[in-house]
Amino acid sequence: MEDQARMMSGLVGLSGLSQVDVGDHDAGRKQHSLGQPQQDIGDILQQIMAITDESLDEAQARKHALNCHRMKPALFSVLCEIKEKTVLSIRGIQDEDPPDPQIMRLDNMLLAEGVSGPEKGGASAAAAAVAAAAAGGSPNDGSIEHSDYRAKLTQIRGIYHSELEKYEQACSEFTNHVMNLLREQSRTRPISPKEIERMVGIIHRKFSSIQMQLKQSTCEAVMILRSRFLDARRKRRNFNKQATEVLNEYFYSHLSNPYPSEEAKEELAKKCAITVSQVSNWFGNKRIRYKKNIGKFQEEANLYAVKTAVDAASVSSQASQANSPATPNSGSPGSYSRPNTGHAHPGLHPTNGEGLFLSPPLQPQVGLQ
DNA sequence: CGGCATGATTTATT
DNA sequence: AATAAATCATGCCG
Repeated sequence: MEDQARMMSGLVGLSGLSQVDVGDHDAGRKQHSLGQPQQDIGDILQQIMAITDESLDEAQARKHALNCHRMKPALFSVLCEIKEKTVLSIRGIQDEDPPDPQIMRLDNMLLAEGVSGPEKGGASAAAAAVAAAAAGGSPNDGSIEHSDYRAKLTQIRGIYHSELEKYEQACSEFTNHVMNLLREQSRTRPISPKEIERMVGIIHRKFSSIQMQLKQSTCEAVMILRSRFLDARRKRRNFNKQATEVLNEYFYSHLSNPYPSEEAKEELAKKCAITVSQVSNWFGNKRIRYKKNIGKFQEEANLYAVKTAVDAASVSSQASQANSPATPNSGSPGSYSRPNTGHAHPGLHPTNGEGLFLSPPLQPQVGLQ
């Protein structure tokens, strides 16, 4: 009977109600053990070590006996009463934020990188890469690296998913286990569904921190991969001569306001076979570098001024007015040579007004800065 | 290899 | 959101 009582007190202790002592004849022993807790722990350890299958069976039998004890319903209701009171104090501890912002962030990123989300890796990606390389007469050297990147991304994605699956399996297994335990124990002590729910919540929080680590390291891996394969700075290729010419032509012919509109950018992008943002980059770089050292660009400016002037001359041979091709360098060359000029927004952004770029190529303003 | 050119990115500004 | 300015990382040439 002493064993039963101890077991009972152990069960109760699990629920955090250890203050409810059960076995009366255990009291003396407890007093004693409180004085020497180490010995008590050693005692328990020894008992645990001594557990065998038989003793477990025996324990089951005793548990059953306990559950069938005639005083059990009474004890149970007492426990319920106590619980009613304590549960209120427990309640305040919980109530946390279900949507973890950190995990949301990582999720979004993984989704954006194509690691999570709809399955489109593997064969279709490889096929797409091959198709891109094969089709279209352009031997895009980037596609090889890109397919390499895709392959590695797929690899990461595979690892990520298998880990995630393992994690989910372990989580649900553990949750099930705990729930079974709680259900089992609920025969002996009162456990409200809410309490089980709370327990599951705690487990999930614990597991989600593991999940976050997984997602975190996956994100890191993807970022490293990105930086190695996709960071355009690492595989920068100069634009071809013709593209540079087109861009320079526009720049120097709009020197007074070298801020192409969105449509103009699109047109330039199309002409140069580059993207609109590359056009924006080019103009950003060009403006700042030109401004920084106008002298260095004199030759170039002169060249393109002449070039556009020649173009303008050949074009304006029918519709010309007083625009004399004899003075191509003095005016703002080709200011009207493009249809885009019509929607160039005057005074759009230049911080010092348009004056910054007003100077014709051959007459640099020295006091610009 | 050193050094400048150049496209892209990052940060600050408006 | 677009741009200026600073910075990065590579390309390219002597």
